[in-house]
Amino acid sequence: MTLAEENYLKTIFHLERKLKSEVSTNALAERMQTRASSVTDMMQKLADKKMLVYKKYKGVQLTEKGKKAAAYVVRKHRLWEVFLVDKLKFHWDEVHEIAEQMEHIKSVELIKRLDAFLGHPDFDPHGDPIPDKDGNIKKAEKRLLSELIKNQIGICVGVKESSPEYLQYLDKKKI
Amino acid sequence: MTLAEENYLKTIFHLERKLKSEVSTNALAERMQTRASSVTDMMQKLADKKMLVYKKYKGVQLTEKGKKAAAYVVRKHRLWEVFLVDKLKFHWDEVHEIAEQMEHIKSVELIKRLDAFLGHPDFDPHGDPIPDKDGNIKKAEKRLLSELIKNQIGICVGVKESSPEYLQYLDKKKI
DNA sequence: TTATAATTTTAGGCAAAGCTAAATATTAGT
DNA sequence: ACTAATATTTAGCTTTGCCTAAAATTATAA
Repeated sequence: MTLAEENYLKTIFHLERKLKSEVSTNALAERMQTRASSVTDMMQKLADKKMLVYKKYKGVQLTEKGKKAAAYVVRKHRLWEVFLVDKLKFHWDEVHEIAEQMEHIKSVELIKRLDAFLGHPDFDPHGDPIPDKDGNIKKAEKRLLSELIKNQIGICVGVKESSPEYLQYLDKKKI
Repeated sequence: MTLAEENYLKTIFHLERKLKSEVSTNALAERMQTRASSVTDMMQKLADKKMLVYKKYKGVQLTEKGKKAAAYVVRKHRLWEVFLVDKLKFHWDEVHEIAEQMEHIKSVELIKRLDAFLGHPDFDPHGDPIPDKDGNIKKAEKRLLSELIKNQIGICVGVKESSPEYLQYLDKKKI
């Protein structure tokens, strides 16, 4: 798996869950900051590798194999984010870009040990779940802050959107 | 700086110190497991970038700029090795390959924090010195074990050669 | 329903980094 | 000093992943 392939899989994985449907060429192109024609090329390549099902003009869908590979990339990304925040004391709005690079390091043993070193965390610093080695994601009981009624008590476990700007805004609000 | 460029610079850096002279195309090709013609291509590219001085048929020499860039790659590599051994409890013969990938992660802040997290180490797990941010290398007072005379006392701080096989042999000997 | 708009694919190219084969320099042996 | 051997470079090709422009398909709207 090349770096580019991993990035495509990861992005398709996220879009599938968000859209709850096949992922269109344009949607992918926009997310990946690239051209639709480049996306088409890569879709054909990933389809050859049985990572996804590609139907001309109809978008793509990950196969089980593709889903597993994608979830593993997400797992690595989120574990590194935990490392950066918990151990290196980075701020939660600074870690995405670095984890984006670290997620591509190839070593199964490394991730096993990192996971243990971090105490087998279930969620990353933004509250997003960390898939297990098999790609299963446990989702937490979460409710939007806006849905709580006055005086209701809760614990803030994460954010729905995690752009650096928004995270910094939350910090200023001391949330 | 691309990944390939960083790898060339690092290898030239090591060879220059070992050979104490310019580095020849073939020497580089052998070390990098590639063809002489590929090396020539890259030398011309790195010469354009003022990373080294390239004279046709005469080998190359790093410029100050190139030396600094190379030393920084070595610094990153060795810091990650310390991390892998000290924190993740890897064995010293398992870390090279992984550090080989981690050394290319781009974030100055990451390395600053990693260095602090590790307690500003001066040497990697094999006893090789870690260059500082400016590329300076402090070398330790070291003597070969074979040079010691009977009953002379010393502390083992590193190895001259660090292939996995040799390291495993040392382990078996409990050194 | 048909024309127009939007989306997607194809065709043809480009840069990076490698390769092989052929050409050119350098070094060494007699 | 001159030929043979070795080292290095050049030329031209390949693959990956991207691009633009043009062609093809699907969607929309009058």
